[in-house]
Amino acid sequence: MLIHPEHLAKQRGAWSLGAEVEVPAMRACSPITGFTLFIAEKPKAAKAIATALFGKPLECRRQGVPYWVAYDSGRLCIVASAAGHLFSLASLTNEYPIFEYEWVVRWKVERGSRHLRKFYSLLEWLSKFEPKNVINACDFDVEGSVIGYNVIRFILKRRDYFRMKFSSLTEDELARSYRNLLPPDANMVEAGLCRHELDWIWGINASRLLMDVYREALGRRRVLSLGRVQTPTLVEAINRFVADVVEVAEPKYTVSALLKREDASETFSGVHENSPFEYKHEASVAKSMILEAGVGIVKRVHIEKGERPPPPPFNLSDLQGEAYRLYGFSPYKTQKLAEKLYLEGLISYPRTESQRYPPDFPHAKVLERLKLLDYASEVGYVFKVNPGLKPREGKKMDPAHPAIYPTGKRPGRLSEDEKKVYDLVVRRYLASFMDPARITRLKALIAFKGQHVIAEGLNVEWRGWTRFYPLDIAERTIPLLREGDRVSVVKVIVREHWEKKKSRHTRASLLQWMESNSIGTESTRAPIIETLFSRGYLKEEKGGIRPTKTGLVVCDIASKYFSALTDASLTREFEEMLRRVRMGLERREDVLERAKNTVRALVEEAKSRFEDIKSTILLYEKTSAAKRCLVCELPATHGLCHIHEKALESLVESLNNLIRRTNLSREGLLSRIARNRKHGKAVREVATLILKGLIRLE
DNA sequence: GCAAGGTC
Repeated sequence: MLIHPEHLAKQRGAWSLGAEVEVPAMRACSPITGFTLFIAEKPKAAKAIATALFGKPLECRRQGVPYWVAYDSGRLCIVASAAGHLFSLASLTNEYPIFEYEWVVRWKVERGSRHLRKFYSLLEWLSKFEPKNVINACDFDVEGSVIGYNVIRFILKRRDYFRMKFSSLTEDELARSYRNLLPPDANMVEAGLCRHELDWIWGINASRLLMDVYREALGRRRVLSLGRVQTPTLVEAINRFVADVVEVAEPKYTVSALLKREDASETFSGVHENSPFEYKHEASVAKSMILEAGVGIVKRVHIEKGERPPPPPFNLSDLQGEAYRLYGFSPYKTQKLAEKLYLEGLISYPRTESQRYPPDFPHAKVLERLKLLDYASEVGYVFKVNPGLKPREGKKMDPAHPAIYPTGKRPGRLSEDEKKVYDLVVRRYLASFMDPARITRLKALIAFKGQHVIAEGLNVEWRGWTRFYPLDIAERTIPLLREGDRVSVVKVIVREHWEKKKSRHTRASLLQWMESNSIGTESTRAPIIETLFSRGYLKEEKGGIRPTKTGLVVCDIASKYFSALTDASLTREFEEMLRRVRMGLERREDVLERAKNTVRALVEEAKSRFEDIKSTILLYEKTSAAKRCLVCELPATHGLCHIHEKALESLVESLNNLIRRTNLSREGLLSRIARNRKHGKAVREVATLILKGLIRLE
């Protein structure tokens, strides 16, 4: 149902202090009875809304917080904003299981949220003037609905309001949304409230239980936590760690030949077509056959042209990935830097998933501004190769915000790190308009009697966008070969390399994992990864992320008592329940009742086995020397902890096969494994133990 | 103090 309230003009009215209402200039920023109040999610959105609807609204400030005032057909309209959630859930007592909570004012209870106070008091002040109409103009999603709803019920103390529905902050979209105001989005609000409560019920109860049992076990307090997003992420980091350290790498043998055309002196290299070989002796046979032939004939030459298209513009996780690749910045650090640049007005809203822009986006304006900064040649190139200014776009969309772009505002003094992120955003934006890089692959098949060697070259014919964006395409030059050319062998070598499939996570890859499993949001993924570090569950070292003893035992307890938290399925369950609430197919109370019963039962079960859990913790955190793994600090059952046990298993499993493939003796192979960093760390350690005679292979 | 979700 669409509503056309009579007070809301069908046409956009321009800002005026016009004849209809007399307002002394000095009081222009004060509300008057009967005004309409818009609640936006954040100041930037408030400004966009006010400008789109009213042309040139008056910008006012109270304690530094901006709001916008305008007249629409003689009616006073004020657009103010929250700054995200101004309220959060809190409990009254410290016990558990606990299912009593209430919404509280965040700045009063949460440290680090003092800045919300002035937003709160602006809204409180505006409410005193008793707005006639209130419009929830927060982002149109479940969180936005809750943000606006809480302001309206707790600060404005009313129930009736209109809802603006828009999917981007463009003028058209906003104007349309204003003309078609909706009634209160009750189901969206219910779904949003439900999401908050579900996360709270699961997270708070599981965390309190964990802290309680830890305190009982170790006699001291320690902050610990479990949650729908953080715990599956912890489990993933641990699984990848274990898979990495217990993996035995496999040997591969590449036969490569240094060659030259008989009529030329420059050399080039090729590899045997069956490379990599799995068995060393096969590789050796191939090597000697090539040497024996001495001269080969070029049988086939294949030239292939290809393109590397420019990348789509950044969403937050792509930016986090690239800043990690290029500068080693953690996703959290990149996010903080990007937020700073956003607040300085240099780049657009960074917490977006989108890799696209709305069709009417004013790219020309942005590019003209960038031209005046340090990007004149890049912008010139864009206009030359893409005069229509159509960027390459990705598939991902975000209902609330477009892909990240530079605003074109001239940066003031930036730190080195800020500069790096800013420049990366600008280059990525520009690259998305540029032409593809063009490459040519030349592939020649050279027959040395029955043995085929393949020589491959890659030429970059046209660098296109890679001229301006930091990406190197590795070139390989080989001479131009023709069919029938005679090629002689200079040298043939067999190169042994060990390959492993698994690797540990980095912060960046963990974030990618969260994204591809749809857990957490653009805004929360990086901070939640940091939580796992600050709780002392994870550590980052050279080879990647590793769990601590605490991380391992927390994971162990969670999987026994809160198994729903250890896989990513709870998120999907939540989503389905919230979808049903949003559609009005199910009531929030019923969903919550079920969740409470589930969590209550889990907590009671864990409480009844309190002593077991305590001893698990003690086993990990205070492992007696007698029970310690022969290699590490972890508790062991038969001399080895579960990780080194696994490493031993995978070593035993592959040993005979490796002996056949390498032609080494068992001792020879074990000592190679013990020294070769290509193998999982635990595998190397176990190999060392075997060599020292501390473990016997039956 | 504990979740996950918004944002200055």
